[in-house]
Amino acid sequence: MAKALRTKDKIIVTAEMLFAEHGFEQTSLRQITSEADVNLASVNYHFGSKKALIQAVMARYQSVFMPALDAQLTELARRAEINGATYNTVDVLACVNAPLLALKQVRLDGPVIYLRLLGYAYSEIQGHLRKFTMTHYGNTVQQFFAMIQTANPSLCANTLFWRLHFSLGAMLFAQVSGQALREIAASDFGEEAHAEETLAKLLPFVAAGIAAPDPRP
Amino acid sequence: MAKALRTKDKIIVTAEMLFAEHGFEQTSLRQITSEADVNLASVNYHFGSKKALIQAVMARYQSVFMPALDAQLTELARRAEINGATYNTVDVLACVNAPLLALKQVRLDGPVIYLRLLGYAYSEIQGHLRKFTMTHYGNTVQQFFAMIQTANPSLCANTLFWRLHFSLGAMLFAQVSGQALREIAASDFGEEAHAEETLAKLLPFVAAGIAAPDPRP
DNA sequence: CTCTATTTTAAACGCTCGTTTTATACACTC
DNA sequence: GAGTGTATAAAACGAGCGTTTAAAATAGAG
Repeated sequence: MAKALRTKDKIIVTAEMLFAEHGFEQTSLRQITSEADVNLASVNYHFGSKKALIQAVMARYQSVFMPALDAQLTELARRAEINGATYNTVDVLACVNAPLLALKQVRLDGPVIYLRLLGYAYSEIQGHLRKFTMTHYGNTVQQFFAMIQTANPSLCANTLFWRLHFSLGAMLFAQVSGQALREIAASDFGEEAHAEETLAKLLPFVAAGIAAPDPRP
Repeated sequence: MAKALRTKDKIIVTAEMLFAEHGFEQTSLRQITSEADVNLASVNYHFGSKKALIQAVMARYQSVFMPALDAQLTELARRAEINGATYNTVDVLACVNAPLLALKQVRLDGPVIYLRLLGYAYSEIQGHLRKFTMTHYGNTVQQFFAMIQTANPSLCANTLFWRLHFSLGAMLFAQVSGQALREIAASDFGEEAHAEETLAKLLPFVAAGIAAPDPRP
C-alpha cells in the first residue's frame, strides 16, 4: 500500500512536469513512465487511461486554485459592501495572485506549471477543460465574471465576454510560448526575466484592454 | 502537366482547410488525400514531406499578407512624414486589415483560414514559424514594431515587446477557439457573430492594452 | 508509333502510440 | 506459513502515422 502510493505519485509528479513542458498530446506514456522509473502499464493500472491521468493532473491544481480564487473574490466583494466603496478591474484581476501562489503547496513551481497546463489544455483538448471547469467551479467563474462586470458597468456583457477571453488568450500564449519569448527578450534587451515577471507585465495590459471604452454603446 | 497541377492544387487547397480546422499535427496525410480524392503518396511526390506541405501552405498566405502589410505601413509612415502629423496605436494596428482582406485573392475565406493557421503554427511548431517569418519578412515585422514604438514613445522597448506578444496571443486564441467561443456567446447573449466581427472586437482591446501607461518608467 | 519522362497507384515498411494480457512479486490477514 | 488481494513486470496487440518502393498509367516529343 505504501509502495503503491509511491508509484502513483511518481507518475503524477513526472507527468505534470512533462505535460507542462511539452503539452499533453506531445507527451507519451512511455516518456512519463521511463522518466518516473516505473512500468509502462502502471499508468493504466492506477489511472485507467491517459485521458484520466490528464484529468487527474488538472484536477489536482484546480481543486486548490478555484476555492482560493473564490475566497479572494468573496473577500473583495465583502470589503466593498462593508465600507460602501467600489472595486476596479485591477482589484478583481489581482484576486488571482494569491490563489496562484497557493499552488506552491502542490509543488514548488506549482504556479508556473498550472498556467502552462492551462495553456495546453485550452489549445489541445479545447472544449473539455472548459466543460470540466464550468461544471465543477462554475459558480466561481461566474462570480469572477460578475465582478468584472460590476467594475466596468458601462460595458455590455457581450463585449466583456470577449475581452475576458482575449485576456485568457494573452495569458495562455505568454505561458506556453513564454520560455522562448523570454529568451528572445533577454537577447534583444539584455533583461533576464522569470515567469512571474512575465505575469506581472500582463496585468496592466489586460486591465487596460478590458476597461477600454466600448466602441458601440 | 495540366493534370499534375490539378492534383497538387487539390492537395494544397484541401490541406489548408483541414489544417485550419484541426491543426497541423492533428491532420493526417490520409485525411487530406482521401478528402482531396488523390493518392496518399502524391503528397510526398509533389511536396517531399508533410513538413514541406505545411511550409508551402503557410508560405502561400505569408507571401500575400506580408508584402501587403509592408505597403500599408510604408504608406502610413509616408503620409505622416509629408504632413508632419503623427499616427497612434490604432492607426498602426489597422494596417493589418487590408492585407488580411487581400487574402481573399488566395481563397474566399482566406483571412479566416490564415489567422487560424497562424494560431496553430504558433501553438504547435513553436519556434519554426517565427524563424521562418523573421528570415523572410523580418524587415516588415521590424517596421511594424518600430511604428508601434513611435506611436507610444513613452513605453520602453521591453514592455512593448511583451505587449505585442500578448496581443498576438489574444488574437490567436480568439481564432483557434473562436468558433467554440462564438457558439457560447450566441447562446448566452443571443448574438450570432462571424469571425470578422470577433476580429473587430479585438482591435479596441489590443490598442488599449498596448497603449496603457508603463508601470515602471 | 515509339520512346522517354512525368505522374499516379497500390502495397508495404518501420515506427510510435495507448492499451491489454499474462505472469510474477509483494504485503497483509487469518 | 498459507492464502488472498493488490501491485509490478515484460511482452505483445492493434491501430495510426509519415514515408518509401516499385509497378502501372499517362503525357508529350521526335
